[in-house]
Amino acid sequence: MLNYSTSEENYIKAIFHLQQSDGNVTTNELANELKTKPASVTDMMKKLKAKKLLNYQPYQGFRLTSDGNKVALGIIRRHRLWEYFLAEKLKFTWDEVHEVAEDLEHVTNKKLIDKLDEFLGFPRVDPHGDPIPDANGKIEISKKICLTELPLNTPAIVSSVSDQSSEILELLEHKKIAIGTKLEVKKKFDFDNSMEIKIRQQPPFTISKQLSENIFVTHGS
Amino acid sequence: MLNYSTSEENYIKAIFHLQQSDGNVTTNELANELKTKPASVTDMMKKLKAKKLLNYQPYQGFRLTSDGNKVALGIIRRHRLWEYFLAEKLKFTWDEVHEVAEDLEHVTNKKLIDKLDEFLGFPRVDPHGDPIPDANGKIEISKKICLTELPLNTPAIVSSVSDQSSEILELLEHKKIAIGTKLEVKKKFDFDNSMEIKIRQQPPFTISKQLSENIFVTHGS
DNA sequence: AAATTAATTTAGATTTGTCTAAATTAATTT
DNA sequence: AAATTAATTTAGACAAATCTAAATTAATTT
Repeated sequence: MLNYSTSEENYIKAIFHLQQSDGNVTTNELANELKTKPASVTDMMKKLKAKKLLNYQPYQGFRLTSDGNKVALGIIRRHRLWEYFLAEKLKFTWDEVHEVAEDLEHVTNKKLIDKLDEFLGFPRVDPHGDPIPDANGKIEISKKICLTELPLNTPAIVSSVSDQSSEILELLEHKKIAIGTKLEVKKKFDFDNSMEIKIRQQPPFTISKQLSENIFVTHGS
Repeated sequence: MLNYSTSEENYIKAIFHLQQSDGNVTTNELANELKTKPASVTDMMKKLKAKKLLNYQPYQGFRLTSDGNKVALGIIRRHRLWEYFLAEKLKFTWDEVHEVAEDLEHVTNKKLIDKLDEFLGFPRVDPHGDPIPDANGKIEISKKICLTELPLNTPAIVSSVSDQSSEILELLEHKKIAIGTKLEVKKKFDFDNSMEIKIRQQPPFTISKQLSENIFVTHGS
């Protein structure tokens, strides 16, 4: 497999993530995501198209080709394995790992990553609950939904949290909500969109709209 | 502490290493070491001088300033800690670690490196026997000498091996010579500069000039 | 010391990734 | 449908890191 520059990798990864929700990705969207300018995005899109990683027609937005997807999954594998390493072995807190992994992910040595995977015991999800692609780029897709969309009284398991700041971490720790926590939504209040949730062996408590919007769950056993 | 580009770091590190033996480093020497062209070296020397990392007068060669030395020791610390990690935790063989560490060393996040150091148990030497600078840049200097310079019948400990190829590794494994091995030189043969060495509880055996030139030892207890 | 050779530097070009400002295309309003 | 606005692309410039070829300086020979 070929090698790509750090810059190319960052674009590929960003397109991959934006594709998940959007389908087709646009120039401005990507420029905004990468904190760069639309003109720079267009330049890079031409380059990635020439490398057959991208389907792109001027003014039409873009999607990764299946080759592009493979490359993206490789980058995401590296990122998430390093995140797991940082949290599990180096005792970084959950909200610190992303930034460091952003740099480590660009070290592209297959043997390094495969041995790291083995050393870590082939983890399935990173510290945010996101699945880690395996050496072949296979990734488990668990239909993840936002806590706001979870029906009442339906057991679910917290699988990820989107806004990765230390402020949200502090709140989650205080509320004893972590990746893997089993919970149910008991009530929803239309007035402020807060909701009451229940974790087994604890009294129910209320969380704000802002918090519930950032918690994602999978249907739990 | 400021950040330097990968390219700048590679120059700084190379100058540091060449300084150890040479004192003053020259343009051609450095170009040769980095597999680049003398003109590129001159360009970079101006840049590093402007950043006060280098004492440099045109045509006069160059040395790192004390600031330059500090930067170099930081890079070497990162390199050697990753080498230790790769060998000890990921089970890379001794001759594979250098290349991978060349990439990892450029991830400059102090917290990452200090936590890695702690995770590894604050190792003192890397898998080649070279000392690892501590978080303050302090490095243990053990007067290391080449096996060819070791007096006869003087106990010594193998501390490093310079030519890091898999060929030499194979030979050393076969001869049961490793970092930390205690040995004495029993005889030197002027004809081919081979020497007979003795490791405790083994019969003495002969090693070639080429091999002895690549083994370095410290005076052992 | 003049001539030759070696080492080093300068000048100018190239590539990658970025930018600003202008031009173009698409979408939306009236 | 023409005009306006928004999104996107093009054109041209810039900085970093490199290169080749030419010019300069230092070292060595004769």
